[in-house]
Amino acid sequence: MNNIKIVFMGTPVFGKEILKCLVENDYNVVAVVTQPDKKTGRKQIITPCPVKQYAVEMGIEVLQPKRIKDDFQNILALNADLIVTCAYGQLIPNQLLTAPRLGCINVHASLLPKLRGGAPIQRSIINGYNETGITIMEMVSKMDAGDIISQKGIEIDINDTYSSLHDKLIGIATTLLIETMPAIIDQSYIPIRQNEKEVTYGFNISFKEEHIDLTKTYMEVYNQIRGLSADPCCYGIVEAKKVKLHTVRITDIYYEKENGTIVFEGKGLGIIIDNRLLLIEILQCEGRKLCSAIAARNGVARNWEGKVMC
RNA sequence: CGCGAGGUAGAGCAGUUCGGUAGCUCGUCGGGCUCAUAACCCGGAGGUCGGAGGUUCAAAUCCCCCCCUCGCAA
Repeated sequence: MNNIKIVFMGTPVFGKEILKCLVENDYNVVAVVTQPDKKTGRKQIITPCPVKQYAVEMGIEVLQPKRIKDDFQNILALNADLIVTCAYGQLIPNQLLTAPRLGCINVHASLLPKLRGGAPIQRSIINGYNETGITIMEMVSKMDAGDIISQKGIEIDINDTYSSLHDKLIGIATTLLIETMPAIIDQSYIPIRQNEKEVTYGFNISFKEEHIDLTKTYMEVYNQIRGLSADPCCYGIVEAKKVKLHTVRITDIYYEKENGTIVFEGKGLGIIIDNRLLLIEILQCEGRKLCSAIAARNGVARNWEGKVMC
């Protein structure tokens, strides 16, 4: 095992995969810093995040400061040589950033300086990009603004969803991290400054953005839906009930109908945007399970023809 | 005890208000029509109505307890 002491900071599945990658490649992760356990689910069951679950499984020490801004002394005390972060969820104070001998690096899921912020994967699809990627960078006190250490791009397929792209990017990120780690350890990489003129942001998705926006163009709506699938999912309202659009497909079929009109197409369902048919494949109605459009047609959606989603 | 919806055939649902033969669409199987079909026609199979208890001559339906699923909120 490598002797440098690494502290990993992260929270969701993406972070967990990065942590796992370090551990499985024999890096010495001495502790993990993650968000406090939160009440989640219907019964408010307190659930540890994926990073913590994995760390516990591996027997790695876990620290969960509520506000790292005020509560970082015990992290400092670990005397790490390197801090690796990925989707941690809190801004890290300067005292921590400057402490490790080899610095603090971050794994970010975009081609910086594009899409700084908390939801770069979703935003890359919602914005209609045809490529994105992974950036490994030095951390500074400003969010995602540090110098670039390494970067690797990937094409976004027209059928990619948030989920599929997320999984692909994990593969890219772990590969890139392992390639880059040696240069970080012997400090042999050449940092590249981000071009401030090209900075864009990919902030977290707000609740409002999960509602289908029928004022947008056909492709923009399609990008909104796939950029939010499979979680949290884009939704529309039909008969005063929330309907999540889980999987949809673009077509070249045209109808002259009001935006949001639901049509029966084949054995399934479609929705008209800009007079063009967007085929619905998988959806979920409020209080019900995920089901195919064909199944919904037989039951809950049997009277939906001509109804307008809003 | 955060709020709400739901559990009925392989799938999606109706029926529950007001108790009285278990229904619909799809799928499946068999047959027919057709050059052909994912289309159409005819026929069949497939359910201890989430579980336990109670009321009743009679419970999917009413009463009580439990289990599970999902939406919201965090």
